[in-house]
Amino acid sequence: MAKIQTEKNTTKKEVILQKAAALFKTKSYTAASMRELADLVGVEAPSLYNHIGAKSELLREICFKIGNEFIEQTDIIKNSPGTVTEKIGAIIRFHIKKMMENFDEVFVANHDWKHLPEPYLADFLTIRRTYEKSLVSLVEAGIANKEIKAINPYVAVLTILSAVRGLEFWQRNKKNIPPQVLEDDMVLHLLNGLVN
Amino acid sequence: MAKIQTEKNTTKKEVILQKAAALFKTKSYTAASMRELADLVGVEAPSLYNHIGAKSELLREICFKIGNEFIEQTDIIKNSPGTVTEKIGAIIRFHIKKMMENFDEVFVANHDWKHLPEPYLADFLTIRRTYEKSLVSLVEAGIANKEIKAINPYVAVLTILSAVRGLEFWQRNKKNIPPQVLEDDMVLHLLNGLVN
DNA sequence: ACCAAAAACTAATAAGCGTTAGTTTTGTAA
DNA sequence: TTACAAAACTAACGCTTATTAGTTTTTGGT
Repeated sequence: MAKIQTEKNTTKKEVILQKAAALFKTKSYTAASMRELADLVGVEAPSLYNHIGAKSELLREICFKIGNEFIEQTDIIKNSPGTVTEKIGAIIRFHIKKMMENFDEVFVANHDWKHLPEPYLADFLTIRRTYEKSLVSLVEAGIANKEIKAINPYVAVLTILSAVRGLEFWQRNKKNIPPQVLEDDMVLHLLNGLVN
Repeated sequence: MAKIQTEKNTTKKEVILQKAAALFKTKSYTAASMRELADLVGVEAPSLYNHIGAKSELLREICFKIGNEFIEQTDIIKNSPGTVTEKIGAIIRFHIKKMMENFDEVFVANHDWKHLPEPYLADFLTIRRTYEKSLVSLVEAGIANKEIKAINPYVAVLTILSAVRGLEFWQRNKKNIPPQVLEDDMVLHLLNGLVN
């Protein structure tokens, strides 16, 4: 049982995946080459194929890992006790934390899913639509509740998801603002609005 | 004076630019080939070079055209009379309208600016930072005013810009919801919040 | 120390890329 | 109709791409 482990109990494939996410983030999937990835890993390009099947496999694993993590955690939050407003706040906070902790992978999943080969592209889009619908139904419950303003629930979900996604552009400024301020202020803005 | 005009007083270069924006939007700049673009234009690939200098020139013209339009219109709004809240609302509405009317170009400018060659990349980032700062100063004025909640102004601007940008994902559903509802609901959400 | 498996290497392939060169066709103005 | 320029064409260049084949080195268990 050859345990091909590198530092810290991570397999070589996990190292490749992590470096790939970082590379795809900075150069984009299509513009990143397997030779560049090999350089980052510290190996010649063909050697990568002892651990992976294809370049697109890297993209696929990144996208579906992140997609599934979002679905799982959101289901947990939806099925916990609390008001709709509290749940939406918790989901926003989870998005923000995930984006901070798994920045490279979330970035790549957001940007490069378009380059997934079929049938994975179709699967990914199905997952995403399911996720959106799940959030829409939560907002609808809040509207029925009178907890939430009677705006179009799709618009509300789109606004929330897009706003948290925008943290992609944040990373570079992250020294200036403590993460907790960022999280609290964005939740306040999205739930209670900008104006006094 | 050979007037190389195609239908509707548009030059061939403008046709190429428009088709390029549509192609870059669907395939992304790096993954789109000049041969594909030529197919869309109805010509062989080398013929494109009678009208343009390079593939990257197409990206450059798309990005800077859109960037400058946003700066100009936002300056007009900032220098018009009205409360800060009204101005922010007007800017949000302008973003939404621009996104609907020039969808392909706005999409490409948002997604593919990263592939601009230097020194244009640096110029583009400067323009964008200037634009963000201009919006931040508007929000700061509103906070000083007591018109606006005392949240971090960078977070507020990021939230707004990201939310309107999210309309990229909207286009496919646009039959379901009238544009005016979308615009009104998003402005309401971003200004007055989701909860009652 | 030995053996087998894992993983590295070098070399090469076919395909696609943006772009250039050189030539022919097209369109316009005198 | 002739002349000239604009814009199309074909052919090809040099380069990069992901990936495969074949071989050598490294590794880990006995």
